[in-house]
Amino acid sequence: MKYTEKLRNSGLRPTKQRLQICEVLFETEKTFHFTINELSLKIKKQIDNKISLATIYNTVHAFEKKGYLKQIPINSNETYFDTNVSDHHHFYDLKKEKLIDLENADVGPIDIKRKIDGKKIKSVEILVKLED
Amino acid sequence: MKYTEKLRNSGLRPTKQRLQICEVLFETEKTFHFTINELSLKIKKQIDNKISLATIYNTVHAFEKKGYLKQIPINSNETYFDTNVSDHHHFYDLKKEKLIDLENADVGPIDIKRKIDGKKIKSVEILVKLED
DNA sequence: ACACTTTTTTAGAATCATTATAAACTACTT
DNA sequence: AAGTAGTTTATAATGATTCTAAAAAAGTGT
Ligand SMILES: [Mn+2]
Ligand SMILES: [Mn+2]
Ligand SMILES: [Zn+2]
Ligand SMILES: [Zn+2]
Repeated sequence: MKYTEKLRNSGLRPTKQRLQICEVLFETEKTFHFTINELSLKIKKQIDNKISLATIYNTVHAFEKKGYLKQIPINSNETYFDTNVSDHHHFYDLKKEKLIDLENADVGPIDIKRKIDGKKIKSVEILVKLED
Repeated sequence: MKYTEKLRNSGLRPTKQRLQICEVLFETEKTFHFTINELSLKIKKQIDNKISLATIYNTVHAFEKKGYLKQIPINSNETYFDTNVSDHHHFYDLKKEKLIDLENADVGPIDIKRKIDGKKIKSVEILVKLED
């Protein structure tokens, strides 16, 4: 299995559940955005055995900590995650409540002129809200 | 009272509670960021009578809808609001869990090149996460 | 294979920010 | 003053997320 090594290298045991979640998350043509609830439904559809919700939460958070997933800063009553972990920005369709990736070429260079003493910039994320 | 008219013009009755919340929110030198919980504590300190938590939630949401407050897109277990309703961006100090305003001069012009058919840009917000 | 340790999974309970309910109260209109 | 529509409030409900602790699985050494 191609994810076994990836998990081992991260200090995560390649369990059946984690490998299955890897398939659902990463064995896709395109990257995608999801909430835990949506991922849970996707898992139910794609695999036979049951994976507990607690394990899905645990795994998503473990993957996020390891950098295999990104949390998207947005106000919703559910937390959004992204399988696209490259630096990129988002449209947020307020009507559909859907995120859309902005490619790097879609956004001009961002110039943050201010500095805060003793602090480093970890990330710079743009959220563009869309209405009709 | 200076807020009575403002409320009336928005179709909101100028109740005692709303006027008091206006004072706590807007009768300040500087704008500020807050969670409902923080606002609730601030209200307790600044006024004598009690305002129920439900009213604080109702009022904050009413004011947001009217454009007197802005919700800041950030992932926290509590929702952040901003009394600064001008277009501006934020630093987020991950350690302190505090927001810092970026003035417009602090950020170069932002160029969103991509368009989505039938959708208009409602807002463009940058969140710069800071680590040590 | 076996014994032993550590990590992981799991069902269910707990947490807690937020929203809903519905009765009492207040502001506004006539 | 009476009527009504809007507001406040205590309290309950909701629901995403986290916690718990016991069972299962994975890794390690022999
Ligand atoms: Mn959802
Ligand atoms: Mn808060
Ligand atoms: Zn994305
Ligand atoms: Zn601000």
